[in-house]
Amino acid sequence: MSTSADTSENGDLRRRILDTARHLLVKKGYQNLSMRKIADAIGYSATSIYLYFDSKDALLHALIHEGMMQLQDGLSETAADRPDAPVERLQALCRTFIDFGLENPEYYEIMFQLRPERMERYPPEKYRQARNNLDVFSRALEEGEEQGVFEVDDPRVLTSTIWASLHGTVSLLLAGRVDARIDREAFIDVAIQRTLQGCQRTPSSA
Amino acid sequence: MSTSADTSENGDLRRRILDTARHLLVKKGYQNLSMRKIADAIGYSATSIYLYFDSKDALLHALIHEGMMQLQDGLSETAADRPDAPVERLQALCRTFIDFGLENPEYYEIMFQLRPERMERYPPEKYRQARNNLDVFSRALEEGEEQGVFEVDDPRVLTSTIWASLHGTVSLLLAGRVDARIDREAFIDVAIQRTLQGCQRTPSSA
Amino acid sequence: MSTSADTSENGDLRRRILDTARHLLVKKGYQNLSMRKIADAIGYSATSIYLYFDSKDALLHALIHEGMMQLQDGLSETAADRPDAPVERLQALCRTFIDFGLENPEYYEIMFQLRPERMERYPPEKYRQARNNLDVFSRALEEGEEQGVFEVDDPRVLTSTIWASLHGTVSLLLAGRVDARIDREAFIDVAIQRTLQGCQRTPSSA
Amino acid sequence: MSTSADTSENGDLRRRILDTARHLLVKKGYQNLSMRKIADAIGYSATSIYLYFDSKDALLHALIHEGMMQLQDGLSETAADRPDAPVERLQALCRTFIDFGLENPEYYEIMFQLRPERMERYPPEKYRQARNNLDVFSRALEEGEEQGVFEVDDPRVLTSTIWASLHGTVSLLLAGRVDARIDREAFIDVAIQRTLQGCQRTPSSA
DNA sequence: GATGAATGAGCGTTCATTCAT
DNA sequence: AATGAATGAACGCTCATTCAT
Repeated sequence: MSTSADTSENGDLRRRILDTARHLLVKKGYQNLSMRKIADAIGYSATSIYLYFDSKDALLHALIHEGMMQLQDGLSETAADRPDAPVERLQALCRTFIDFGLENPEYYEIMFQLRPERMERYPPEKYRQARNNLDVFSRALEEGEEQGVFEVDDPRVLTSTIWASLHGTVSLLLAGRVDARIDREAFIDVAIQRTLQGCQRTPSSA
Repeated sequence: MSTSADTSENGDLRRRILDTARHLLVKKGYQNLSMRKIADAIGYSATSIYLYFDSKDALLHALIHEGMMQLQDGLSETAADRPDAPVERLQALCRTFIDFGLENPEYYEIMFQLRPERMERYPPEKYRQARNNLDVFSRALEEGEEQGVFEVDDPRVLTSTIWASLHGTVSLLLAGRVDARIDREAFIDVAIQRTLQGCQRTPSSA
Repeated sequence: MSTSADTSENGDLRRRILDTARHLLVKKGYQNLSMRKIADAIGYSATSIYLYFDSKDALLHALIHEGMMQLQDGLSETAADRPDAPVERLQALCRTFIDFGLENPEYYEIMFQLRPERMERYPPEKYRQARNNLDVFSRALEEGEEQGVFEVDDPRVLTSTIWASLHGTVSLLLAGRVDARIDREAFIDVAIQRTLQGCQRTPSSA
Repeated sequence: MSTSADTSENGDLRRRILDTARHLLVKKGYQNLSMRKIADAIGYSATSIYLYFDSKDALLHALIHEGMMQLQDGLSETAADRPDAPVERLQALCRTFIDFGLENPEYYEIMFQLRPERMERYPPEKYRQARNNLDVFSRALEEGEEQGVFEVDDPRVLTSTIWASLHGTVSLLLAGRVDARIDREAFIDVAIQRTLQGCQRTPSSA
């Protein structure tokens, strides 16, 4: 009796839970994200969520995982499109990262803004995997150094400071803390430009 | 009945509430800051807090205000100590900002990491005042430009991107997201150095 | 404006909570004793209970303590009334113990029938105090031995077995497990008589 | 499709449910016995249990019944081994009863410690059957009386008081209420000895 | 014969807040 | 100026049970 349209209905609720959790998270904040509220929003009982997730933590972990995957996909694609131009590639990666944050504030918050004490025990192995998101930046830097355009002292440290700048940019924008008189695009452009500038081989070091 | 010793008693409890709230906030975290706990810690009833603050939100706003003031004091002092050296001053300001964040993590959170739509009604006028913290950075940049050491296109934008870098640095460190193998001090030093580097007049632009 | 009748109103609710908890406990059992049910029964909110007791455990502990005190009082009085007649005294103590159990099934259950795993952390010091209830039995036995009417090998063990018999008698009666055709009073009498018989100096040991 | 090996499959799952429930009961306690946990442990869905038992109560009743049978078997065997020695037999029966309780504590609880008004609807007919466990004690007493070693006034009452002593002994031990300084075995031995002593024909009554 | 999906009721507990005094 | 008493709402989570398939 079932039509082909029914096929995906099995995991459907799981999807809706994840999506709703994401939306509530960004709209109301971590503190106001409760199992009941998620359930109410999708018109199910709170109990039903436990059919798909062992606990609230497990649900959030799944959310983080999804976000990490999505970001990784975006960065990989960005990198793959510019195989031989590390500078351009690095710039594009910065843009992709910032865009991801601005377009997916829900994901961004649980991925990067929750303090570990708040949400416990996200498996360290997954955090490590998450950190792999940075590797694509590191590779661009190293290739750029080989080509003589970047000056990379300690790639790990440098990559992390780049990440910090991008993260700060996204965070301030998401928090609505940037002076309203500043043009958003200009702000992002300058931020990226300054980020790259900090990596480039300085004339004196040539 | 009141003697001169009583003079300060009027606002005394208010002071103690704020101090205790701050301590609890920093020591136990935002999640564990409750009216009851504050009251218990000072040996008053929870009800008493409402004599001095309309609500928990109001108390938090006062706390944010205090934090802003404290940060402003720190930054002002840092600036005052280096009246004629804008580069050195900017560097010191960055250091002061980062140190403030690292030493007052929960303070930092309510000041910079709470999203306005969640922490409602923090008076916009206070937000504006908060942004004044940035002015001291702007002044250093402008003086540096006058001295020919900085290249400042749009001071407002530039200041904001500096702030973004510092904020990203503090945030990642507080969130424990920086690779454990990276030396914390080295990370901060590189972050600051790169932040400054992005402001300096490049030879080509001379 | 308040009359003298109001004086005791302060601890009144606490009393009502304890009483209600006791009644619900015996009527519905430990598993069905919830803070909400207690609150509902007295027409207060569940939260109010926490004004008088730190936790469910604390409430139960208070109940146990009360029961222990009450039993101790009864036993002490029973003993004091028969200073020079250890046999008669022991018999009366048995009767008092059984009567206490039958008349206060609520107390009896939490005092003697809850397994420690179920209700955690009743302070060992209090359990020890509870065990003092047995001392009054031991003293009767020892005095009886001095008078040559009891034969007491190890007073501690003997006291405990007496206790076991009494406890078994009370438990079966409370659980309604004794054959309905058996006369309740006769049963108790035989139980006590047999309990005493087991302590008496046997002719062969004379 | 079914082979001869399938023959026992009909009641097979019912058996496994009962066995698993028993194991969980003994290992994890009555409080932790849930339909879900039983189902998980046997790898079936919780729903499946309802194919074999109307409710959790019904399952418990079946469990009680099994326990009764098991105890009855033990007692019968104990009795059968000592056909001509009522005293020794009675002693062995006491031992068997106590051992059963200590070795199957949670079994013991549902069999003897649940109050009927809480565990509703356990068929009275089964309770009666349960009481048959006592008959084997009664028979020993009666045979002992015929042989002149026991003095039995009312066998029903006497048997019940014996039972009370045994039940008290088991209950206190299971509840962990016996003074830790008392040797467990010694305690049991004395308890049994005193139990027997209360039945023996006293010289004065000869 | 067996299940997956779903739920309402309930648990102990914490919270910010109100109100009469 | 300060409090004790009280509460409704909410939290994450577990439970026995139902029902359509």
